[in-house]
Amino acid sequence: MTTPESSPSSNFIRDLVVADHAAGKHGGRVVTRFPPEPNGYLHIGHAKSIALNFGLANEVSGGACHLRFDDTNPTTEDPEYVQAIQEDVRWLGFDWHSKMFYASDYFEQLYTFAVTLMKKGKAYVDSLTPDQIREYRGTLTEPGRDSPYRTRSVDENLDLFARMRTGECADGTHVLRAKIDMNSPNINLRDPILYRIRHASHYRTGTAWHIYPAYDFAHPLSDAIEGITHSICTLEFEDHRPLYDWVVAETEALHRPQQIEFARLNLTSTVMSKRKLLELVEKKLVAGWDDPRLPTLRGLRRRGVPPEAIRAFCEHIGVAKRDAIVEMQLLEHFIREDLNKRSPRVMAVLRPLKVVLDNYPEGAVEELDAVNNPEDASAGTRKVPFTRTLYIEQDDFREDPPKQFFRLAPGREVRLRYGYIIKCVSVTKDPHTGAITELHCTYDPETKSGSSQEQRKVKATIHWVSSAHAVPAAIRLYQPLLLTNQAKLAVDQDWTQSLNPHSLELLTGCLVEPSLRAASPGARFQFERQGYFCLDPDSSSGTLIFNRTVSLKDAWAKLEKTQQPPQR
RNA sequence: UGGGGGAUCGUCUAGCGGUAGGACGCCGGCCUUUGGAGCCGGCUACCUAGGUUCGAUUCCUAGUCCCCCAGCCA
Repeated sequence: MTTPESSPSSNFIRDLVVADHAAGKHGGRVVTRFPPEPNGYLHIGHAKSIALNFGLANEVSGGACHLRFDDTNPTTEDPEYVQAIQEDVRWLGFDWHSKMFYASDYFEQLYTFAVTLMKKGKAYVDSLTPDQIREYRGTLTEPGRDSPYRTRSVDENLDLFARMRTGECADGTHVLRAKIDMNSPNINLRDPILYRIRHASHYRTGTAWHIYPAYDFAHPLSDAIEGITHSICTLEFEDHRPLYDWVVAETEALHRPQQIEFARLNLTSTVMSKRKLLELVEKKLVAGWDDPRLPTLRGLRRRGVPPEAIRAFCEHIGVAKRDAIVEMQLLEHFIREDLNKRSPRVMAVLRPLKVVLDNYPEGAVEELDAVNNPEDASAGTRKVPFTRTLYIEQDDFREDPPKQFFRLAPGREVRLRYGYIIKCVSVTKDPHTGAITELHCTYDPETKSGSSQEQRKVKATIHWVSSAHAVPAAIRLYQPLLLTNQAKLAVDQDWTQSLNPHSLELLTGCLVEPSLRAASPGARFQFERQGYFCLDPDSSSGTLIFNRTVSLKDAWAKLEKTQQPPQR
């Protein structure tokens, strides 16, 4: 059963796949694939592709989506990434079942296909230098020229190619090229390189090979070997499609997959390219691949973003061919929406201000009932200790309150969440700096939460922790990684100059309610009135460290920004 | 000035000749023991110019603008 919310939204690829399936094309099979190269970590842009490919396979009966490592370049790939990619795909919530493959497993078959091409006179060994090849290729507006080696005999090609394989030729001395058309207006068709010599150890095949297939050769054939029906990739491969089709046709591969292109995901105020992400990690501009500021799946996970939120986001942004930059706020919306429904609420004070309740009995401890999740009655309640000395948020007190400020101020009343209404009677300041050091308040015993006594209303309810019971914590607040958008980065000489110097703010001396002492790393909470936070694995039994996943929407902050100049 | 693609609210996205819809965002209001959530209302878009048609975002023509391609990366 599908509801309007859960039914996938229409997009041109889904429509096409569904139509093919209904028409019985490819024998009614739908086989997609997610083909990462194991040379980097997955990010939310990959999530869009993963959700599309696995989603499609899950939607049609008998569909399948393969996870295939496109590992044809020994110099950049590493098993570390193979492991990480699998973990991330699983974490996102997708399953390739037993369909995990490596392009490197096809090296032998690919070699045979190359031989087929040579025998048909459709490929030749070129011995031009890399510089010459570039020169012979022509430019966007000028046609290329045939290489003098283009007319080598089949036997010579076969012999040379075999010798390339055995390792007797140095890197760069020869390549295998498709024989297509050096005059083609599509540069990809000007005798594209199919194989290059690389005397490098491959993480899976070791030194068995000295030649490695290029993407344009390996990819279509890997798809064909696996019986992929719909080979979905991004827009920049659009003008490789004629070559994709040529390779599949000329090698006479059994299956003819269809390549379909869509626009990759871009997000405001972050970077998505592998190169830039790698640069951030290598230059230690961030703490690692799982730095919560990064749009990597590991970064998002560590930040506390649930995979469900990422999937909902991917479904919502749709799939189209126009270039797009999605606002980060949209991602944040789906994170809040998900977390609102299921995060337990707790109280935590980020910037503590001491409050003494002058008329509250010294030494007394009340266990107040607090609701765990107003969105989910089954989440139950918990006890929170209440005492004479508390801490509240510095932001929740203003000595000289601006208009619309409903919180505590001298002479004003406010409710303590799950507790009593209190009134500020005096302010203690540091005699030298003038900084507010503590507040003295009185509480109204008639106003205890849930009591049947007088139910007075006050304008605001604020969170608090008991001084004697609070647990110290450190909290990391995150801001956008970038001050500018990706679109503008290309022209910047050094894009790292656009990094936000305040993307990470570490708060120490925070105080959280005692129930949090039992939390395990990865656990997500809503700190009431502040945002969603996730216990970081860096936490030890002595120190709790939380990452702010996303703040709550803050109507007051918005109001204050537009109405009043900041007071502090 | 070669080839391949793309242009719909501020941002994503639907539409397939018949009142341009949704989401985010934004602006009001209601509600609220989270200034959260929720609820109600509002805002803003078919790149331009012609043509075909009773009727064009949709079809045609001519422009304009944006993206991608000259790795032995993928």
